[in-house]
Amino acid sequence: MELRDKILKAATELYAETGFRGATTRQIAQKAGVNEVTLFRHFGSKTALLHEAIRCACQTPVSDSLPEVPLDPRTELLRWAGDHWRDLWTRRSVIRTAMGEIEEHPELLPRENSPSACAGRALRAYLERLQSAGLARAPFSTSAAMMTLMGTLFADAMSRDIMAFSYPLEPEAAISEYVDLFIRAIGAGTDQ
Amino acid sequence: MELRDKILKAATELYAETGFRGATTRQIAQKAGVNEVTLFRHFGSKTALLHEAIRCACQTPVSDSLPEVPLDPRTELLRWAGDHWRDLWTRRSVIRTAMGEIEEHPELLPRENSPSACAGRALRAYLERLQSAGLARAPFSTSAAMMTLMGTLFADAMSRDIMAFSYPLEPEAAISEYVDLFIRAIGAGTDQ
DNA sequence: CTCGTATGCAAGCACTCGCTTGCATGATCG
DNA sequence: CGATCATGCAAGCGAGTGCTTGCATACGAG
Repeated sequence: MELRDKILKAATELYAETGFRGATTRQIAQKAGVNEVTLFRHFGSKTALLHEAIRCACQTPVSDSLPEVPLDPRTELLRWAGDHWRDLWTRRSVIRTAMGEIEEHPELLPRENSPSACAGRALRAYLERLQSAGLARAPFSTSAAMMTLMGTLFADAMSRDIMAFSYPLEPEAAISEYVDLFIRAIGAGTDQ
Repeated sequence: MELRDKILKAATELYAETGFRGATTRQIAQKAGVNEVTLFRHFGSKTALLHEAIRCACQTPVSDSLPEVPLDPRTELLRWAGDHWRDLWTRRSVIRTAMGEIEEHPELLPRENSPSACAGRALRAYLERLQSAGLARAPFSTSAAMMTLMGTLFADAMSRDIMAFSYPLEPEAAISEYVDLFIRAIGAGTDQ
């Protein structure tokens, strides 16, 4: 069904812009180039439509760019960080809206299989591999280290456009710096 | 005026829970124990009332816990990180709501004198002092390093309650780990 | 006491919201 | 062809929204 997808796309975009209350059925219909009645015939209610739309928007192919056998931590982490940041950045609008309304709509709470949770587990497993291989020599909790890198990328992607004055570095340069700092933090540098 | 403050408090709480659209004048009035008409007589319109409420909610006494002359980076940073995290944590609800609605209400954009921006500048200046004093020996951009620590604390405070399964460590322990990692990242450890 | 001011109360207005109903139209398929 | 189905269109309903008006009441200052 092409029409169904057009509706879901319009609903997701409008939700990202204006939130649950702000996304009215009339606007969704107009944005999708569809009559308002069609929404209800397809999805039953506005709530059901938006839940379906957000559910689809959260299904993303998880890029699995961390190697099973670590060789060059800096290169591997830099690539992964770039992928993860770009994913957060392109979806920043929906993420921010959903986070802002979570207390009102706890049914949208990110589950253990959400993209972020999966990425976190992948990174943490990679860090454990680094430790086992002796490539990360500092004493650190893999859980805390994971939150450090992911939190940095998350905050950057969420705030960069709304607090531009705080971000003198371009995304690519900033991510590279983040990774350098992280590499030193976990003792994976070449000079230690 | 005690009544005016009661209204502002109720408005802020309701805004944090339900957003701009969700915070209706009738509910604000009821929560404040005040007649609805009184809101309009005091503030003119719902928009003006909420702007005033959010403006007040963003005025916080900036805890200035970073010393002018750094002595013990770990202790000083740990104390500052704890203060900053607690501030974010107690206000996480309003912050999340405001971030989710920023595209719709750009007039609420955090300015250069927002608490976070001020905290960021303070931290960055402290990092420069560390460098000058030779207490942070790694080569790093103070701007990126600042974003790293602040981003980590920000992400933790914003996500801890809604993705609890990702946070095995208690706040205090987690912050301590963050600071340890940060200390190594900037080369301020005692073992380097 | 008297008067101005602040607040409460009840009613209502114009509008938007989610959603429904009834009917016309066009495409698809046996 | 005829029948079924998906969609569009117009109208509307009940509920909620921001906001206004008119009037009653209390209270403090002169």
